[in-house]
Amino acid sequence: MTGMTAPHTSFSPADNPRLGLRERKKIKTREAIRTAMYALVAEQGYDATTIEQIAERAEVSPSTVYRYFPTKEDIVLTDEYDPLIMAELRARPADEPWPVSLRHVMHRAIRMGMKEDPVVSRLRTRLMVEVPAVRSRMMESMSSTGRMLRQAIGERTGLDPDSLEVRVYAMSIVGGLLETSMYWAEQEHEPDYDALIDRALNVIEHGLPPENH
Amino acid sequence: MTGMTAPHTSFSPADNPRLGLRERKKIKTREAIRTAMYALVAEQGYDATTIEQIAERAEVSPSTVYRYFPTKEDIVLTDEYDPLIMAELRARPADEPWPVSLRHVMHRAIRMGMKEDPVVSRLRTRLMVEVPAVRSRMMESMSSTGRMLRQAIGERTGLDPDSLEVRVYAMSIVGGLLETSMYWAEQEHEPDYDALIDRALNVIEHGLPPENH
DNA sequence: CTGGATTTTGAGAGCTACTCTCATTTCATG
DNA sequence: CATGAAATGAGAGTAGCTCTCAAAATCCAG
Repeated sequence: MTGMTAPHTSFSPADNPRLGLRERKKIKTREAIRTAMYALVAEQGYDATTIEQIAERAEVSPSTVYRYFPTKEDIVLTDEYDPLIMAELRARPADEPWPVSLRHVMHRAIRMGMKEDPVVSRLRTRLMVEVPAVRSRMMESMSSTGRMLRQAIGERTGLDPDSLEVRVYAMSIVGGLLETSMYWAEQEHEPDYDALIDRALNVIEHGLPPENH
Repeated sequence: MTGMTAPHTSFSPADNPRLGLRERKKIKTREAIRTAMYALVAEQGYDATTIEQIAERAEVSPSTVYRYFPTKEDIVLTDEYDPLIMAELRARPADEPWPVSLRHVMHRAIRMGMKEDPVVSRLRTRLMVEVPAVRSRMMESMSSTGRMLRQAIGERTGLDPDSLEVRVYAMSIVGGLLETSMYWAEQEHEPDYDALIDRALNVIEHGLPPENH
């Protein structure tokens, strides 16, 4: 009743006063839905959590949930790393060898995602391994990541981004990295993610290591 | 009423007299459902086709459709190339270099799938490009293909099939080949599929070709 | 060939993700 | 504060998918 906003423990774009009230509310709603879903999934598991429950906890109507997220899986997943990766790639020196750039950028992306919210990022990879629908949705988003990547490769190498070669190359990278994150989740997130990424990129660049026997 | 079987234009496992009546009927039902779905999709498109319609045309109940296929997408997709690929891989000479074996086997698999029913195989790849749910399901089946592949790689190279390296390698191959089939479908199936596979495997083996400028 | 065990099928109820429409409320602005 | 625009809520409806139970088809002994 006072018009004062409740205290927050962390900052978010919702607190940016330059945005109109409408925009700030939208961001808050989005966050509320995500938070509600994460909590419910932690309590009951993914499948047992219904949109209705999420709506109730987030204090919105089910309709609103669907307005903000096209599918249930998207509530857990969408966080848009792609534009971030793209920007970082463009920021690398133009004469840097392509694989080196890729390595740098992947490491930065990982670090950002982890620093931001390690709990969420682990929950997400765990759901990827455990819930088929989520994994499926994740793989679906692979194709758009692939498109972005081949765009970047095109800019950098001068090759046609729509050629079969570039497309295959981009998709094999995306596939390899996705497998890496699943591996990480399956190992209970215990290994160093950065190191795994490095090993994965090694394989993609140079093929399998020689067998030792 | 005569006990005579109706004439067939093509042979199928359903005609194998060594199987009991029960088994033969099951195979026929499976085929009937698939055929019904393919026809309806050709007529109306994927989304407009409901399970009820499929059941009606296949002359079974909706319950039965679900008994034979876990999801709608599976009616279009499942055809189990994996065991076939695995068998072919094992049949290659043990001292043949791994990439050579892979190339042979992929070509054989393609040829078999095409010869068997080129219409269906094109419809399938087209749906993969056009219907997100189908593409998604296809990618999901990638992971099991990946598992099979890394098993084979393990047998051949002596590397641990569960190591990150082998897993990443297998998944990058699968990702690259999936992209190839999408490329093929997007080009209206006009290019020679075999040639595309070769170019894709080249990229996976040797990386991108040098830019020509 | 027949009777009983087993498997397959059909009917139907039920759940939930997701879509669409329309009235109501909430914010922006002159 | 009034007017227009945007966000929300309520509710009905579709379709994929699951489960249960009784009826029908198949198998197999005797």
